[in-house]
Amino acid sequence: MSQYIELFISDCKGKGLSVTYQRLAVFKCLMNCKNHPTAEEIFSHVKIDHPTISLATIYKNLEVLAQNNIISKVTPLHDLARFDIDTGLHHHAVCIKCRNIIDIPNDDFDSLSIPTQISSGFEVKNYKIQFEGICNSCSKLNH
Amino acid sequence: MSQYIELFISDCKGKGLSVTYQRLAVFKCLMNCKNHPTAEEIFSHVKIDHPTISLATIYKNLEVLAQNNIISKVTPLHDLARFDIDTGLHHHAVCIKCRNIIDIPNDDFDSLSIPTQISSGFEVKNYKIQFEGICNSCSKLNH
DNA sequence: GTGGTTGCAAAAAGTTTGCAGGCTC
DNA sequence: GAGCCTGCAAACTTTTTGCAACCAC
Repeated sequence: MSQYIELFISDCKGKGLSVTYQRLAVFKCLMNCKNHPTAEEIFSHVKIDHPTISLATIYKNLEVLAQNNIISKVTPLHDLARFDIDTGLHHHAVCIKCRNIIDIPNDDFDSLSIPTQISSGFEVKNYKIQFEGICNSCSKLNH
Repeated sequence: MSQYIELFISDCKGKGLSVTYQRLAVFKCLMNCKNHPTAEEIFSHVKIDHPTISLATIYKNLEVLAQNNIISKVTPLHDLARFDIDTGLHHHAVCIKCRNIIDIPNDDFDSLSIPTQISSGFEVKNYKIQFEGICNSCSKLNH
């Protein structure tokens, strides 16, 4: 049994999560899938070995594991489509409390020299930095 | 009439898009909303002046305007929740053709010095760079 | 007048919830 | 055995689609 799985099991136990057959299967699938699969993709994979598993179980496990920081969501903050009148290069800061999105102009990050090729042949056309944190209003509310 | 609206109208005409009452209302709303609204939020705003407008029209317009690069989507590439076994600091490169997501380790970008405070008090907890472009396999397929 | 656009309704897609039964520790 | 977890079904949310009537050019 791989060290990752052992770590997963002790992580779960440490956080009071049962190590079920299904939860382990979800984790293993994520461990073997390099492509950051969707819930549906995980479901398809896991069903091969566990034909009776339910999609709802996949969702529940993904949610619980993400909340316990055992896995992460690629798009944690905006599942809802949001639109922007600015089509130029700029970045976004997302408040993890109120979920508002603030524009960040690119000027602040012109020191960032992005290579045109990264990671074995990926040709970069565009990039965006997404900052996460607490906005001004929310940090005032806190105290 | 503001210069932005004039520009919008000539943009539309240049791309063969009709300038309808509804399309203009969607654009104006996006122009006045700083918060990168959702379709539903735009719908609520626009309904005040155009009570008979339909939500489907909002969606159709947002789609058409985004495709013509007149507006942009804040999350253009992954509307579907996707999950990642790696909870540490790293970045993603998304292929705009096959929509696969490749991990980019942070080491490559340690030159990027992110201030802990940006834009009037926003406190940065975390950040991710999202690269968009063409992956190796897709660029091979092209020729 | 032609062709793109609208509004409605229905459908599709993705995700969440409630609950009875089952499993983990 | 207690409490969390599963599977099912139903509900809910967000987005898309088909189509007849309508509007922009």
